[in-house]
Amino acid sequence: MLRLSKLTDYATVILSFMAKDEIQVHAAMEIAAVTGIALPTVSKILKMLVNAKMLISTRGAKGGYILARMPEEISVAAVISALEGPIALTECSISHQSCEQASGCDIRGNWGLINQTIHNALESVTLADLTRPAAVPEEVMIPLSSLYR
Amino acid sequence: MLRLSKLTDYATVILSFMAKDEIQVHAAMEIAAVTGIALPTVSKILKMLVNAKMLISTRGAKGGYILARMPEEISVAAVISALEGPIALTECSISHQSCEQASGCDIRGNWGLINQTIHNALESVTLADLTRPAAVPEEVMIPLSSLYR
DNA sequence: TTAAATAGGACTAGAATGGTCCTCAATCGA
DNA sequence: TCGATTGAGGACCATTCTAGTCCTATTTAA
Ligand code: FES
Ligand code: FES
Repeated sequence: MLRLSKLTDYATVILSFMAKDEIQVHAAMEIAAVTGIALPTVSKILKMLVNAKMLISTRGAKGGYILARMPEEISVAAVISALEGPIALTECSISHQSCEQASGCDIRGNWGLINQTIHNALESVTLADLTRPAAVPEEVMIPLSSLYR
Repeated sequence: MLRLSKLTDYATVILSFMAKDEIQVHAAMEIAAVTGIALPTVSKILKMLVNAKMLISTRGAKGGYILARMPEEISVAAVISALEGPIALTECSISHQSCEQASGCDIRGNWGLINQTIHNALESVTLADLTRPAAVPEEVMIPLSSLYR
């Protein structure tokens, strides 16, 4: 199904909410209340996003989380890799080791291309694009390198 | 990691092999021998591909599998959906039901856009492209906004 | 008829995922 | 200072998904 994990989905919801007023610190509990996602889960996701340097956290009373960058500078690709690790469709496009199939298979190079293409697509969409409701005014260009036949 | 399943990976390997001489029937055992994938697994995959109308099978002695279409007409997207079901990154972009998050979430529309983009990318790569050893032709630009309709 | 093939499932072991919970550390404010 | 608040960092479990095997029935060529 080529799906991303539920946690990643949640992450985008959370980040979208935070992007609405980016200058304000939000506590995990507040976010849980607003989004309807269970607190422990929210907490887990927020921690991951902090580790990915995507959020900045403040401990203690009145603490919370705030976006580390502006919404325009946070790509969907970054969110995905924060939650799920590097974006790689196939095994052998991530490990540069020798592949088991290597002998009977010449497709590795082209898989890399597909990977790159999808990565580009995801890189070109930012949090700002996600929150902007139904109109994306600017033209975002996605280079579909080499894939035209 | 946004990965596709191992079976899908195998499927591309198998199909790539079959595309080399498309006019010939290949038995499951032969394919297993050539690709190094275990026979039962190969068999399972081939059955799935038949169900997806991607291969045509012949039973009985001297039977086997053959591509149902030309390699140029088999897209990677089709292979993926054959093995993993419809390509949809998020839950709510596949079920058009009301989403749990629906109240606090305006991003559905834009996820659909991302989905569409990735789908287009995968649709534009064919089996023929996969077997063609890694040439990098021209860059084709696709404006994201053109996907709004 | 017999051997060679696929069709269609059932089935299992193992891994990954989603989700919860607990303890520790930091910060604020009374 | 002390207590309340909030995040950090893991451990942990239940459930689902995946990969892989295997069995039986059906079809076809020789
Ligand atoms: S499957 Fe790894 S190189 Fe082809
Ligand atoms: S998560 Fe389903 S509509 Fe936003």
